Amino acid sequence: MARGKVQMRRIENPVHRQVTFCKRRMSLLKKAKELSVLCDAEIGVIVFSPHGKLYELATNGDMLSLIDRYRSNLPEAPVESGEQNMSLVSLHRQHDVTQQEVLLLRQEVDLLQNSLRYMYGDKDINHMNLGELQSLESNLEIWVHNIRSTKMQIMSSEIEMLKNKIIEQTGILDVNNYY
Amino acid sequence: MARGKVQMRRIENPVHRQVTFCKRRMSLLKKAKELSVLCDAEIGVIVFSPHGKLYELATNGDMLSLIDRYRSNLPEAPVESGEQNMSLVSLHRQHDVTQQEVLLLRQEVDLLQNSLRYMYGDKDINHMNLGELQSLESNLEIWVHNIRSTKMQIMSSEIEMLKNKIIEQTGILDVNNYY
DNA sequence: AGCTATTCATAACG
DNA sequence: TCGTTATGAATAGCT
Repeated sequence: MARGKVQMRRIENPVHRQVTFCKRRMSLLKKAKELSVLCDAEIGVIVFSPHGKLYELATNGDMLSLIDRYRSNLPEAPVESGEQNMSLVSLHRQHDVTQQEVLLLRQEVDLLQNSLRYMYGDKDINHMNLGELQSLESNLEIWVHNIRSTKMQIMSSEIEMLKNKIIEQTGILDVNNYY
Repeated sequence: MARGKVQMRRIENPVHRQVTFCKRRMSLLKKAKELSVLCDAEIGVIVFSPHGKLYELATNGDMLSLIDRYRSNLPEAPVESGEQNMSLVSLHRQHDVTQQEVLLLRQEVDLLQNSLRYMYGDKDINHMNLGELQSLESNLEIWVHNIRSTKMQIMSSEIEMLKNKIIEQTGILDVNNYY
């Protein structure tokens, strides 16, 4: 293409072929990444070199789930507003274990994951700029903080309950010196 | 790229995004085809549009066999411990249809549902137990970690860009001693 | 869908 | 492998 158009056929010179493979492979993966970011598409690229070495790119970092989606060619799980429509699956609990059921469960997991992500701006991390990432990080840290508080509450009340149990069973009032 | 560089972020205007998606998608598939011909490589590309429409290219015309080859080239299938090892962020899924898998998926669905409820402000501690909260906390921390990595990447490339700009404008090659 | 002005990719070479 | 450069390709913004 540069310094003379290239014929669209296998490059015979092995050195040239290797160099071109390296350069074009990088560009292909870059282009794929760009397309996914710019247009909000989900993309997977698999490249096997002539010698069998594997190179790959998956938008969400998970080629296997992309392959799953490809195999079943499922439409994108729509992100429901947070209504109580979060249970496609619970009605199927008594059924046998089938491929169908696994598919349904995976759909449900996807739906829920998307819902969670949606709450923080409907974007994949890779689509976000520095400010958005900073904001998301802050929100998540607040969330983690709240979770830790809740854990503390649970543990505190559990300790309280245990103390009361000991008091009931032993009559010892000063539980703290019981040990 | 033409008539002004484009920012590497989601194109907000839906019309522009659709047009760009169409153009770049064609180019990507073309480039993939070229790479496979020129360098004798085996290539598969899967593209899902934001609306879930599938576009694909497989060098040998058979994406499924390429996928098989991909699977067999993977390192050992990651074996999840039977614990609540459920990532909100990027999880590897087991692919065998087993009772075990269904159980894991159901656990994950439960966890995600509870997480959603938690996020919507339902802080009733009774509906999430300690283990679930612990798992949620771990997942959030992984998420935060990923966000920090992405931030670092962005900042690194920004620094690189700025250095290049200085080189352009000053001709000083050793930017690190520029200050 | 077509048309340019630009930016990008890259084949050949060092 | 790595950098440079002359040229061909891709493409963003318009119409």
